[in-house]
Amino acid sequence: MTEERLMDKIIDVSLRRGFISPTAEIYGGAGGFYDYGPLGTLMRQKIIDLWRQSFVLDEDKVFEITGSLLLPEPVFQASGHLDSFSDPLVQCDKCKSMFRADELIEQITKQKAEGLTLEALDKLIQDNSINCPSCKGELSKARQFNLMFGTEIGSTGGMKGYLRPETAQNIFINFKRLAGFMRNKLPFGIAQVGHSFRNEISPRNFILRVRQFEQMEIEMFYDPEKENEHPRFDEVAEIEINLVTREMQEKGWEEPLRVTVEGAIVEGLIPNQYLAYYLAMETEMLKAMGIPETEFWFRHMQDHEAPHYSAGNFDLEVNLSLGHMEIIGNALRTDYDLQKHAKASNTSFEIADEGRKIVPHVAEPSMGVDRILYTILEKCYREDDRGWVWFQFPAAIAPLEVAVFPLMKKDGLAELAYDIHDELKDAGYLSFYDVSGKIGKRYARADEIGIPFCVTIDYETKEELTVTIRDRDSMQQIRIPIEDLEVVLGELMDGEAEFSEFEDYLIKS
RNA sequence: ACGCCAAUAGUCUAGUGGUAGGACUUCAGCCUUCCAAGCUGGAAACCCGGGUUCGAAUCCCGGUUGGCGUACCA
Repeated sequence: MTEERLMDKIIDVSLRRGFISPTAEIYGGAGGFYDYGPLGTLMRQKIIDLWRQSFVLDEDKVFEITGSLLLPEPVFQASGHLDSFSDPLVQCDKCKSMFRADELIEQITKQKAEGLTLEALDKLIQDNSINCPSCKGELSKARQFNLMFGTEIGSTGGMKGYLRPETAQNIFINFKRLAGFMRNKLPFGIAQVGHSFRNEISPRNFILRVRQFEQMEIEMFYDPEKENEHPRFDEVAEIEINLVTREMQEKGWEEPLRVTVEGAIVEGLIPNQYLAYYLAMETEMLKAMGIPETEFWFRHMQDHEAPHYSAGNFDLEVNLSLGHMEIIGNALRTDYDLQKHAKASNTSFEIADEGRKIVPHVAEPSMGVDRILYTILEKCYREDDRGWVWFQFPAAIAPLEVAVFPLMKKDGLAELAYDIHDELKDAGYLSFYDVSGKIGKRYARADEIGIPFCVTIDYETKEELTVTIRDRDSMQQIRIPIEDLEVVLGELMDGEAEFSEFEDYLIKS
């Protein structure tokens, strides 16, 4: 790699080839917001499809819902977001450092200050003559920093609302109806894909730290007394994952621990099967998306790092060019949210089972679509000696799957190629037709956006009804009858067949 | 949020107080029987606002966006 940062190269391709661009660019942009272009959108869709297939559709008792992005204030009062998302800050007039007002007071006066009003905090700062801890300068008045986007609902503005800072709350507040739909029988899971919003103080690093992001999330509700009776755990028990335990972090670690999820439970490294199940599933999913297993691990977060609702978090961290990045959070939310909402709304969230009344516990795998997409871009980015840039996307997440080219424009080849392209589209392939420029240039253009296969129509196509398929990764070509094209492409894409298995059809150059 | 630095076609860049040149890309055409490199022609830019000036893309101020550092990151 050259001096230029990998992220800059990814941004360059993203802008040029229609993956991602800043929102409201012609008006100077808006920090922390990005729009997805044609290829970015196709790719997002495929990422979501892949997740949906294995985490929702393949499961027996997981269903997906679509919740409102804007929710009324009481939801976040109950969930704790209003408090934990809204920190009182003071700033030093001299050195401009920012401090949490309540923590500063607690440190210096040793008295509890959490949850006090701004006025009370100001008074305590004044009464105790608290100055800036780093330069002794005067401190400003405390200001409320709320990471949620708030608004007024209705023309008279009688009701406060917030854009959701996580998708999960829609599921908890619908719990009673959802449980009814699931016939009040545990376990069951509710999935959701959609946007969440956080008014980050300082958005940074392209699409990695943004104010609007998309989550793919499941709340898996289970009986805490049966936390190791996951109905499908056997299917994943032997899958190996990379794990970084709390103990390893204290001692300092270099290589993650390699364990089967079953072994991790036996040794008490992961709290239960419901959480462990998802760690295994996520490992498999990321591998299918072209992210090598050596590049990510699950880190058991220390107690003080975990979110306010979590009794234990296993973050999936990936090794990116700019350092480690959390792209998936796996939280053990216990019954925290249901209890909070039950109390605040005066609703019962108990489920009767075998004579017991249970408030279910929750295991939550929560994934950032944008961060996963960026990780794929980095991990699939290739650059060869000649400076060519291309993406080695697995077919499963490639924004376009096949490109169809006539070798030449003339002699009817263009028309013939277009017909084949049209048929591939009818057959459900994401096919792209390109006629302009020399054939080599078209291959290069297709490679750059990671199209795995190119079909070329030449004179033999006319005479013998055959076409060539070019493999992006090896640049090799096979020649097969047109009538086999759809089937062969399908096998290559599903991974049922490797390109090298078609040795008999290889074109020797 | 604060500090420092930056902002020129789609992308990467050159450049000057007198409104811009290149490369790649892209488009039309020619050429071309398989891996970006031939020929002709075309399109396309000085982040926004204010100030200084006869004149500002250039100098100054403010904003926006981005990078780095610090802080923040449920």
